[in-house]
Amino acid sequence: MPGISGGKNYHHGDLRNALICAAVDLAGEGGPERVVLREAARRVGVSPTAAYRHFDGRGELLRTVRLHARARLAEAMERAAAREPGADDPALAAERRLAALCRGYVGFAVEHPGLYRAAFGAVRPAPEEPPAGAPRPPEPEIRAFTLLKDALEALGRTAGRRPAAGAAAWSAVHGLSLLLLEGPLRRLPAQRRDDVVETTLAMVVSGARAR
Amino acid sequence: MPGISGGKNYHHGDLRNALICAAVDLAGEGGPERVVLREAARRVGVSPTAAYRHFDGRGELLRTVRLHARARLAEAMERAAAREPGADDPALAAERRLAALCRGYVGFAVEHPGLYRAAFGAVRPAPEEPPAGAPRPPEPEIRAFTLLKDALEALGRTAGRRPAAGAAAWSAVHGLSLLLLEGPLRRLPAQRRDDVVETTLAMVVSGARAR
DNA sequence: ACGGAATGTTCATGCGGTCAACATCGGGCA
DNA sequence: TGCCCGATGTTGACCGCATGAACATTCCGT
Repeated sequence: MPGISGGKNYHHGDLRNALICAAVDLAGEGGPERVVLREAARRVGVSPTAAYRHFDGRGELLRTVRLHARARLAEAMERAAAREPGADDPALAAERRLAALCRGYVGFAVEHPGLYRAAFGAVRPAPEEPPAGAPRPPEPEIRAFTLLKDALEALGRTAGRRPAAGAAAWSAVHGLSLLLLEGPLRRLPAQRRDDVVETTLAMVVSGARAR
Repeated sequence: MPGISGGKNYHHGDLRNALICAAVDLAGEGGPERVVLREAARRVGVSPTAAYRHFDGRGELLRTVRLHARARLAEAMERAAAREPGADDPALAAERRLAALCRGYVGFAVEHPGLYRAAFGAVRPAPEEPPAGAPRPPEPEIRAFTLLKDALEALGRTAGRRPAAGAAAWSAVHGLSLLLLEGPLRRLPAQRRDDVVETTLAMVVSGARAR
């Protein structure tokens, strides 16, 4: 329901959406730490505290941005997979799809560093554990993960399988993305970067094949 | 040279070290964002601005902490590897060492989340690229990475090899660590967590074997 | 038409980073 | 020996940010 984009009636009308858009822009520009309530309000032309009528505070705004970012990531992955040509051999097709998804994942991260970081970076300080007993709101599905997992399962149908394989694959692409983005693999020339990406993909695929 | 620990003569004497210790403590407690200049100064019993006599500002303090954290991580990895029993078969020994290093890596991350995050998390905003042409100070070696790379090379001597294999392995453990720490794999019960870790390790090793 | 809920605004607090001006203190040099 | 400077701290001040409280406005349903 919270239409992410549509916002026309700015300045007065659907501030919530306007703020979200501004915040997403900010995240795109400088990652989660750049998502500053006051700045978002400023961009929308409204007083800082107005945001509190729509969000609990910066934290919730950030969480909303994160949802968007995750959705965009998943879209990028699916687009990448869709572009991939099929194959007669289902096993091969599965491998290709997995690889394509991973490339889409890393590609998105590299192209939209800020959004990617916003998608998964921790939003400190938020480890406030409710007294234990309070039913935690179920973490919403993370499509990027689901996509990977499903691709692996498809692969597993023809090869070995392993329950945590999805997490392993995810770890690889996630880690790779972060190392490339803000980690020590930052300033890697594009050429070598692709090399690293492909090697990592090979690792993921081989890990999926190996039972 | 900046002796990290030794500091006795607080309050006056080697403020720099005292501040570093306090900052490292802070990072350990709440990660990089918890490293707050004023708080470090407070803990050392000195005025906030005193820190500026020893650091350029919060950024440099944080960078210093990061170095420490990385060193500690490397130590943890080596300890883990040292505990690993050898093997007659050099290939097997190499595999075991690699796995042990990885376990040490993830173990450190899980045991010291704050420090781990401080070790690798981005220190925004810092993408100030010097006009292009200015010789960038060579990134100091990152031992954790070197350890992994060397272990893989040792493995490669008996199996296939691949240049970017180190980065791939690193990606896996790094990503895994972050997913476990602050990512969606946070609240995973310890049991399943180990499962994920082992599966990821299997992926890394199989990736190293696969030529 | 009216009253209250929704939505903004203004003010005020407190925290953190950082700068400039001032205070100290310990040496080293004249 | 004694004075002056530089290293090291301290005070005070400024600015941005997150948030909360109290006040103003709008707009809608009864």
